Amino acid sequence: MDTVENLARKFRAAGLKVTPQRACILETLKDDTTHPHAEQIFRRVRGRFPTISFTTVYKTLQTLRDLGEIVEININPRRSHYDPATDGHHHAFCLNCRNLIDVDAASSIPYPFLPDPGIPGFEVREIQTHFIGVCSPCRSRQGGDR
Amino acid sequence: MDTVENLARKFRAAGLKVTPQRACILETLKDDTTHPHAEQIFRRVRGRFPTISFTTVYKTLQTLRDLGEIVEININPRRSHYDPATDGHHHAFCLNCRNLIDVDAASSIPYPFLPDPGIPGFEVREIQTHFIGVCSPCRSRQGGDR
DNA sequence: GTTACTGCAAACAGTTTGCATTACC
DNA sequence: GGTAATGCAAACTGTTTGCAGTAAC
Repeated sequence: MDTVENLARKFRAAGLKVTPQRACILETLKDDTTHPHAEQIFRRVRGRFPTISFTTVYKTLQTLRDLGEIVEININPRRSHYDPATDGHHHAFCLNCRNLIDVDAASSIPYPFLPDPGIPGFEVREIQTHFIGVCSPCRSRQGGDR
Repeated sequence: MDTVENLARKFRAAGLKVTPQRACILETLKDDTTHPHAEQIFRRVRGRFPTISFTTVYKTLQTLRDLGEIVEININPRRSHYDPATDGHHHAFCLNCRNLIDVDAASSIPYPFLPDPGIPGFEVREIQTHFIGVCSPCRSRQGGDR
C-alpha cells in the first residue's frame, strides 16, 4: 500500500474523493501487519472516528482492492482478512485463534518465482500460499479456547 | 477420500452410523473433481435422495472433514468448496466464474516439498497454494458475466 | 453546483443450532 | 433399546444494497 499522500493523489486522479473517513481508514491500515478483518478495522477506526459505519469500511476496502492497494486474503471461511502489503508474501493461518502470520519470503517460496499452474489459457493475477495449522501460543495452551 | 466401503468401516469404528443419506453423499463426492460447494452437493444428492436436507449435507461434510477424508478449500469468500482428493495438490480459482481447477502437481510445486514457513513453533497441518486469476473460457468471453 | 460518499436500515447468502422424530447398530 | 442422525425452522454472521442526506471538489 502506498503512502497516504500518494493514495490521496491516486484517489483524486481516479475521480474519487478523499473524505476524512477514508483518510482515517488509510491511516489505520497503513502499517498494519496483523491482517485485520473488516470488524477489526471498523473498531480501530471508530476509536479515532466514532461516527464511522461498517458500510463505509466495506466500501473503502472494496475501493482499495480495486486500486490494487490492498490484498484480500481468504483462508478463514468466516471472514476476509486484508493486507496492505501487496508484495505477495505468504501466510500462516492458525486454526485455533484464527490469526494470520506473515511468512518471511526468505524462508519460503520467493514470490513471484512460483511455477506456472500449467493450465492453458489461465491468466494468473495473484498467487497465495497458505500454511494452515496451529501457532505456537495456541499449542502451548493445548488448543485451549477452540 | 477412501472407498465408500472403507469409509463405512471407519464410520462404524468411530461409533458413527452409516445412514442411506450419508452413503449417498459419499457416493456423490467420491470421484468428484469439480470441487463442489455445499449447495452443489445438496443438489446432486437430492437428485437421488429427494428428502435430503441442507443440514445433513453440512453435518456430513463436517464429519468427513474431521475424519480427514475431504479437504475444505477457502478461496471463494462466499462459500467453502470441498475436495475428496486429499493429496495436497493446488488449485486455480477463476475470479469470474468462481470455478476451481486442479493444478497438476508436475507443473507446479510438488507437494509436500514446499519449504517450511519458518515460524518457530508453528505446526503445519496443511499447505494450500492458490493461483487466482481468470480461466480460459472466461477470458474468451471477455470477462462476460462478471 | 455537481458528483461521489456516508451511514442508516433492511436485505441477503451461506452456515449453524435447537429440538422433536426417526432409524441405525 | 440406546444412541446417533435426520430435517425442519429459526437463528446467526459477515457482507451487500437502496436510499436520503451530506460534503468533497
